[in-house]
Amino acid sequence: MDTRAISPEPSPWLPFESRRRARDEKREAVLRTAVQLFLEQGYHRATLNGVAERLNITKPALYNYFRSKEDILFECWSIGQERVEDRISETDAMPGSGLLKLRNIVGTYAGIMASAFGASLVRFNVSDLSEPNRKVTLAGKRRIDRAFRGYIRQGIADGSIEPCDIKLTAFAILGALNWIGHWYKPDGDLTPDQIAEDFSVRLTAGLAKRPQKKKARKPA
Amino acid sequence: MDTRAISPEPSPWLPFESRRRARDEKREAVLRTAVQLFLEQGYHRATLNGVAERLNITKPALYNYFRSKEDILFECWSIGQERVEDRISETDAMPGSGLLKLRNIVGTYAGIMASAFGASLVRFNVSDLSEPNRKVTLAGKRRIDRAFRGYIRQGIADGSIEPCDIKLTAFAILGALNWIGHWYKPDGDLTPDQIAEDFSVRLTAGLAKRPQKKKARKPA
Amino acid sequence: MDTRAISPEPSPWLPFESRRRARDEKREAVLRTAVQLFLEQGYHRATLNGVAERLNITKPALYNYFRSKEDILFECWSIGQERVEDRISETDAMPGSGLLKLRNIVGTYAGIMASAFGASLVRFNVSDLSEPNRKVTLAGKRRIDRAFRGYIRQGIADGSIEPCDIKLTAFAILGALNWIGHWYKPDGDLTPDQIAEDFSVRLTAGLAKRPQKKKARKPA
Amino acid sequence: MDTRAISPEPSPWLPFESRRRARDEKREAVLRTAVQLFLEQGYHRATLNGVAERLNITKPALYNYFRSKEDILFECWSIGQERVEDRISETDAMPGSGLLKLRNIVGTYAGIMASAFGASLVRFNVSDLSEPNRKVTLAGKRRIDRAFRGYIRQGIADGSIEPCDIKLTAFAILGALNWIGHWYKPDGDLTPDQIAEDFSVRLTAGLAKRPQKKKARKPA
DNA sequence: TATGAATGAGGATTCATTCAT
DNA sequence: AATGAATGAATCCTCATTCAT
Repeated sequence: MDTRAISPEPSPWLPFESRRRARDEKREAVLRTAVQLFLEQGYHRATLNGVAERLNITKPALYNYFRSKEDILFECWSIGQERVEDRISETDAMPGSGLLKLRNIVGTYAGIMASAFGASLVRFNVSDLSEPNRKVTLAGKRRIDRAFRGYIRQGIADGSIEPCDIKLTAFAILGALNWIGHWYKPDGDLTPDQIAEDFSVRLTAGLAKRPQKKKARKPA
Repeated sequence: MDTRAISPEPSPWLPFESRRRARDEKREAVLRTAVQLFLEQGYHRATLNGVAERLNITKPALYNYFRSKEDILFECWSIGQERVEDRISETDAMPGSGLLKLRNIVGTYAGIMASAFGASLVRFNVSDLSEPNRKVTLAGKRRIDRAFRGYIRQGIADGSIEPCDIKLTAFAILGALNWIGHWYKPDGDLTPDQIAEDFSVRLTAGLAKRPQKKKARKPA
Repeated sequence: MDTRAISPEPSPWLPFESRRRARDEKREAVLRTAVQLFLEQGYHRATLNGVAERLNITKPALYNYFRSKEDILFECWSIGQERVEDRISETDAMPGSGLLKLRNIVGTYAGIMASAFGASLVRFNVSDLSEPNRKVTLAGKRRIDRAFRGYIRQGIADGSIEPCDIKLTAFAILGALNWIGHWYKPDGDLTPDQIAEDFSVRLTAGLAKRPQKKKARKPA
Repeated sequence: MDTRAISPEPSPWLPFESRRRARDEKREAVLRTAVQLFLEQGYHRATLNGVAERLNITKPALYNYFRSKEDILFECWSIGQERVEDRISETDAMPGSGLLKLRNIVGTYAGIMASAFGASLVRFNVSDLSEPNRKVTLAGKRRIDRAFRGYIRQGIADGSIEPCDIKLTAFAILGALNWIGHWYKPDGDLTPDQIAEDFSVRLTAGLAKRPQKKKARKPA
């Protein structure tokens, strides 16, 4: 996802203007601006000064909302992660076959990946986080992996998915999805919805169990 | 690709040893060590001191072989890129259907992605490169995209591949492949060859043109 | 004087409580808390936020009572200094020999040194004060020196003290006394009174003129 | 010890001059300059830039010799501490009565206190050190206390010192000595030797056991 | 070719202080 | 009288890079 061309986030600190929005709103604005800049320039090249400038405030003001630059980074990741986990929870709670659930999560995940916070999940470097945060991050990644594998496993069990190597299948699907975070451009000719719709079919089509009648066609 | 557990690169500057290897060999050793460290810690957290230490030399010595840290980064990327382009050239020269060529490139690309220099292609941040190098890099990425799309297009033309959205198909395949650079661990239970073999089938299976019985729609 | 174990100063801003005490009382509370913190952590490590927190108020509220952090520092010192000067005045006004006066001031000074404001006199760094305040401080220190020397001189004159090097004698006594400010712990096994009583004898014993019988040996 | 008037330390980095002295010599020069500045301005007000400037080098150059500002502070303290402990070791090894040993250590300690590194022991703030260093420092202080008390105890045991409160006696003596670190001025009219000689007598005179003629009560 | 030493540039962070509310 | 928010100034520290040897 190349965000360079994006129109700048509106700042709640618009100069010479009402500066009275709620604290949480400002916090969020910081995050939106920061994630943008981190994606554009990379975490290390992006400076807090840069973030502050885009917000029409000064660098130390950021410290009213975050304890450190890393804190901001981690929050960006967290937001993306939370969005994904919410969808996983929803999907878990869904009725239906494993294949159906997989299709569902693929579509929603694709949509998330086309957002800045979603891209955080794959564009930021885990080794830029402190040990405790890194642990949380890795645990989150594992949970996502596990969820995808779970749907596939369920699908195989319930007969909706052709038996296959679960691990590699999950890797292939997640790879295709995560890659969105690298190539998606908000100003491109594909909308997140289009991508979501397409991928939810494309990435699961090969997995569906084919009718056991006479002949079976090539699976994936 | 987590490279932390990898056995350290042997150093041509091993202390108390003959130090008279060819210049190019040393240059390569620097690159091998650097790419390793960059992957482990990220480009910015990795320091030239760290690279030098692993090589039993001192930081300024590196400047005998490279003009700057970025130069090293770019070279790492270049090696990966070259490997891919070599395979693309071979594939281009191959006889056979588009599907066959796609299968071929997928397999070899997967193998490359499971190497440190291959992972460079997707783990390093383009915005850490200077303008000229960035241009080269982006051009390289485009060539890879184009190659993949080309094989798909050829496959559709020659009837080996079911008609589909070329761009999204290529993105999905490349995503699955590039993701290898993030999850592959040299000490894991999958060898690069196994991955290559599996993916060359897995990622292309859904594309093959199905027998013309009546009508089929399933792409991907 | 380690003050870490001291029970926290009661705050006139106790939350959910009457907040209507007199201004001076609050001012004093700030000083008591500040001096405590300054002694615990050192003037520079202690922050106004820290002071405010212990008082259940916010940092800017402190500025209702003091113009600056240095102002607070200077006031702490001033209180200690005033206490000493009061005792000096009393002692000056006392009837009796130089030795007697010296004993008196040593005892009271020891008691003061075992208090937080007394310790301020020797634990804070003069160079943390602005020029005008520094001058006042140094003048104060000189007045104390002069007072001690005066008593010794008077004692020598009135025959209560054996002739000796006045300056070094004063330094030795003041050193022993000031050191109290560094080692005294409110929760230790020595009360300020015990220290005062002991030191008033200990530090002056060697000075007393010995009976002129035949020969006298050098005292201290 | 006010060092403001002191002639500046000669710098091994004299500009436009031979810059080829041994590493250790430079390290020492940094320490000499730093301790000077720390004493003049206080640890926090003194900046590494200030230290570097006096040495005709730049700030980062200091990091060739020390890991951090605190590291420098701790080294300064260590040098002073080592000097004292060396003298304590010598004194321990000395033959003679407890009183004699006490006199000896008082004299040498006084001399050390009149040096910059000696003054470090009492002018720097323990709470400016990191936890590990602070522990070392406090342990050092305790060893000094213990040594002084040991000599007094020995003196009482061997009859050279009149029985007395060992702890308070030691505090009084150490206080007088440590205070030197605050008032001594290299350009004053007292040399370290004079102070040492005077204090070695002055601070121990009152302790000597008086001839058992009839009965004596005099404490210290 | 290699190194020890030094530097310049830059960034995160802290904190006293101010100001509008 | 009190506060939340913001700021400006300052400092430590890191590191790629250079240079004399």
